[in-house]
Amino acid sequence: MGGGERQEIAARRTRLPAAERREQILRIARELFIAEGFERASMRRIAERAGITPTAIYDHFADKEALMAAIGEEFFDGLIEALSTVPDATPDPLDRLKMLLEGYVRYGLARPREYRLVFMTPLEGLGRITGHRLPRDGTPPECLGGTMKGAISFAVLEGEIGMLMERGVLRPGDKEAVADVVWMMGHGLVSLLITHPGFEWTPLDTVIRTSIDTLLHGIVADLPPRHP
Amino acid sequence: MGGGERQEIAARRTRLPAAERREQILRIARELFIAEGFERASMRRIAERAGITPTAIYDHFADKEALMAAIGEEFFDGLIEALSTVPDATPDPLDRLKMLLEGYVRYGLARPREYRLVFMTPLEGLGRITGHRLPRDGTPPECLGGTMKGAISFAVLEGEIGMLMERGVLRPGDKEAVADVVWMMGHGLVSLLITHPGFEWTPLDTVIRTSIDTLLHGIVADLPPRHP
DNA sequence: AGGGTTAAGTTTACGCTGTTAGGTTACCGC
DNA sequence: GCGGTAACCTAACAGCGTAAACTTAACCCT
Repeated sequence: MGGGERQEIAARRTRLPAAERREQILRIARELFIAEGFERASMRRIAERAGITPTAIYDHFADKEALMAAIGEEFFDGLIEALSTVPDATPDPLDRLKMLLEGYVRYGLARPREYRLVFMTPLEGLGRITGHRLPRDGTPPECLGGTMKGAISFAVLEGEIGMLMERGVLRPGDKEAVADVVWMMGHGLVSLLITHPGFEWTPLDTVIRTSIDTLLHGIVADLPPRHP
Repeated sequence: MGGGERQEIAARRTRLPAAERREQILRIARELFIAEGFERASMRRIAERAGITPTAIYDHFADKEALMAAIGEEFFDGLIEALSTVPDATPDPLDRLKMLLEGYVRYGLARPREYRLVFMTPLEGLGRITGHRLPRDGTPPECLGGTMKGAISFAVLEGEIGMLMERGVLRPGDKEAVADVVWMMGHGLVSLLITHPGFEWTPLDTVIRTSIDTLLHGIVADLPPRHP
């Protein structure tokens, strides 16, 4: 990360092979989107930092939203990797679900601006870029979270819940609905903390612990002992 | 302007008293923000629909974000009113909490675009407009949900939970943390459904019921019988 | 009635924005 | 040396939020 020159200046214009330039643009775009948000960051400033003209970006990315899509891919690659470090089996079978959930929450809270980009920033032409279906007319435009790799991350959670339910660790019920609810709890936690930093929240660790405890209490068959 | 052809149209424009014009602008702005989102809607198109010039808006609102703040106020007025229709006491003391939560969720899902504007749209100069404190440097900009009337809505929830906990209906614990968690669950539900309309969610009523059931199971002292 | 004040709205302009069309330059294989 | 092409450019369009200065219409006060 601490590469040679800190920031490229327009003065020195070097030609780069496409792959390198693409990666450079992507890196700068992520920095700028994170610092200023999708709408406020501009193609012109991205180009300026890369030492090229704004229009040169379009040789590497279809448009601004395509840049976002690529950034989202990286975000989910990281999330999938983070979740994959959770051990396949734990002494207490519930622990794995707990660790997955906490892993998701900590991953999101560690990159609040990226989380916001991926899960809260509406993109108009998303379907065109990712080949994903567009919402029916009238529904709001989708976010990157609904993309392929987002679904992969969700599938990890869903699989774990299905397994726990079959084993009788979780109360029997609609396992898809439970998986939805678990994600919603995690997302509610992360997104509210991100979008309302000025709110007087309970200290972070307390609210995370309370969330996960409440959730598990809500879905397990036998109630585990509770921390006071 | 003697022989102006275009000026005739301008001359025909009706003058309105400030209060009326303000309300008209606000109405049009809400329609446009809802239809296209905050960033994509433009002051110029708002003005066009109102039959005035773009800069005339600035006689009534400080800037574009001030328009959003006013729209947010209305949103919360509606939410507070919706929650106030929930009866003060119910046969089962848990029912009131259930109704408050479901009320919140249904209110949000009934106005997805407004919910998105209020709880997910970052505003740069929010502190300047509302007099609210600004986040410390480095934290993301706040949304309208952190505003005074948002806090009032939250206080209703917090009060109910505090009371239920004192009465022993809820498991004893950190009542603020529990209130946070309850809001987070509700917000996660509404916001994910809004931002990911293309996702294959469990049917709406099922996921709402599962959410509320899970949450209540997680926080009550005595487990109520469960619907199969 | 005439002058002053003010509210309501206009014109003009500045410096931005994403994106397209078409031109230019540097390099690689022959 | 010479095409071909990959990488990049210039010019331009239509639109953006907003500040400054100006006009017009309505009212109040003498």
